[in-house]
Amino acid sequence: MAVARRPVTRLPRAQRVSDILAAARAVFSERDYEESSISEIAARAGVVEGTIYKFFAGKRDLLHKVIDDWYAGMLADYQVRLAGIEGTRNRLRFVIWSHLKSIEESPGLCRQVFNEVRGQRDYFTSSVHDHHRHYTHFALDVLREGIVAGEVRSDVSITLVRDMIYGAVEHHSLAYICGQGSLDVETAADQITDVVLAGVLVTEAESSDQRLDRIEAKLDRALAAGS
Amino acid sequence: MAVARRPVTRLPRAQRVSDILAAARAVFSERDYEESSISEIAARAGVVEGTIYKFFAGKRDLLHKVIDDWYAGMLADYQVRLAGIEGTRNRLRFVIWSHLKSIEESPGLCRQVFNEVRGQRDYFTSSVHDHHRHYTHFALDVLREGIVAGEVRSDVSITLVRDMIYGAVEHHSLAYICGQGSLDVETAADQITDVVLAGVLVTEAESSDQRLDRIEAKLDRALAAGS
DNA sequence: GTGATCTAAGAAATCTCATTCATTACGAGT
DNA sequence: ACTCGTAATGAATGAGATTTCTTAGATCAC
Repeated sequence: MAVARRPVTRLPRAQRVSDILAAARAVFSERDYEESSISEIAARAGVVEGTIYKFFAGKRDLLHKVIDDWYAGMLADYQVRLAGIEGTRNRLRFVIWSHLKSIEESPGLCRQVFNEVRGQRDYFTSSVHDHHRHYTHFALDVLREGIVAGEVRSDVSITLVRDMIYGAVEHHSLAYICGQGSLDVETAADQITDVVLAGVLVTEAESSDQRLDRIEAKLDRALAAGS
Repeated sequence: MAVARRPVTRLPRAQRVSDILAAARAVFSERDYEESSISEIAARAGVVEGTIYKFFAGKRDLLHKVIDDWYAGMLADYQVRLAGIEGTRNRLRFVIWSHLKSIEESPGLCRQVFNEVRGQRDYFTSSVHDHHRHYTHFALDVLREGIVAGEVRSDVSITLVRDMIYGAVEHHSLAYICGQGSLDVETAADQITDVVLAGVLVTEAESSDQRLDRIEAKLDRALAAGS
């Protein structure tokens, strides 16, 4: 007896891949990695399990591709927006705010990154890590600019300050990511910016003469720019 | 034909439990959670798989008990040592140093905590979370004492500073935890203490300095508007 | 338009564990 | 020594990822 077979429909490769990615993103967003099953992803994408293995090496690879896809979308306008913001404080706050905002918007995917991608032994050779480096590079740039402008102490390790920024944001968001409690992005951004900036700004110990020198230099630049 | 059956030896419950915990700690320390198999833990503990389920509800529960066990050992002397240290800077540095040190000593278990325990939906109701609260409470105490002593600004959120401290330490240690690169505990402790403390110390702003601040801020605005 | 061919999609087999369960036998209490 | 509770065993179960084999839509040459 013939078994009823689902009608086969062929789609262009790019279409199938993006259907599967969309379904996978949805499932990975709402379930833990272990609880996310290939069969559910396949069902939502309208394909059969085996089909997924045509395009992805396995469950883990599928998650990585979903995250890559997500980062690619975020990075696109991040750089553009940052370029429109001036002043060390404003730029630093934007970096912090952006990270908080992306956590608020996609807590599920963030959870996957924190739990299943980062911390894996192969993380540092993965494409997700490349994207993340790209992403956190903006924070380093802002700090370097601050040093050049004489606002930020040059004796602090900027990579350490970067770790502090992202670490603070992520620790602070942990409960929200776990589905417990809420996340006040604006307040958190203000507070984190405040403490980080206070920690890295040039200190009052600087002599008044030094400060006057620096301020005079700024004034010169302003005059030069104005003419 | 009779199959050779392993000789059954009965041990006191506490002994069996601690044998299994020791074996599980070893396996969980050197492998990822997924790669850690109950059969390997059983083999190392000198029991058969089924026996583990006599004492533990499952693989996840076993990991939680291993972590609980680990925290209990750490917390024991932490409080005692901290009591012997004076001064906000020294006490803060000790809190930071301790966390770095425990990561250096047990990167494998830390990885399990970061990847498999924290970030799980039930984390905030788990016993590991209780232990962690206990553990991070010392940082809050140190900060509160600093406020009382008039050294630390009272307008910063101390829970946020706590997040910043632990976040910075953990972000900074990520590569080491993944088995890539090394971890210089002393240097990292110095740098993190330095930036955090600078961020939270009260500023002894004199009136002339305040004036300079105000003038400089005006200039910044002028520069930003002019360019 | 037709047939050969390629390969996506489907379906089912396989394989790897965690977890469960029926059975065995140690050892404490009598 | 005998009994009984239960620790310990080892095999069965089952869920789910991965692999493999089969089927059939699409494409191209003619």
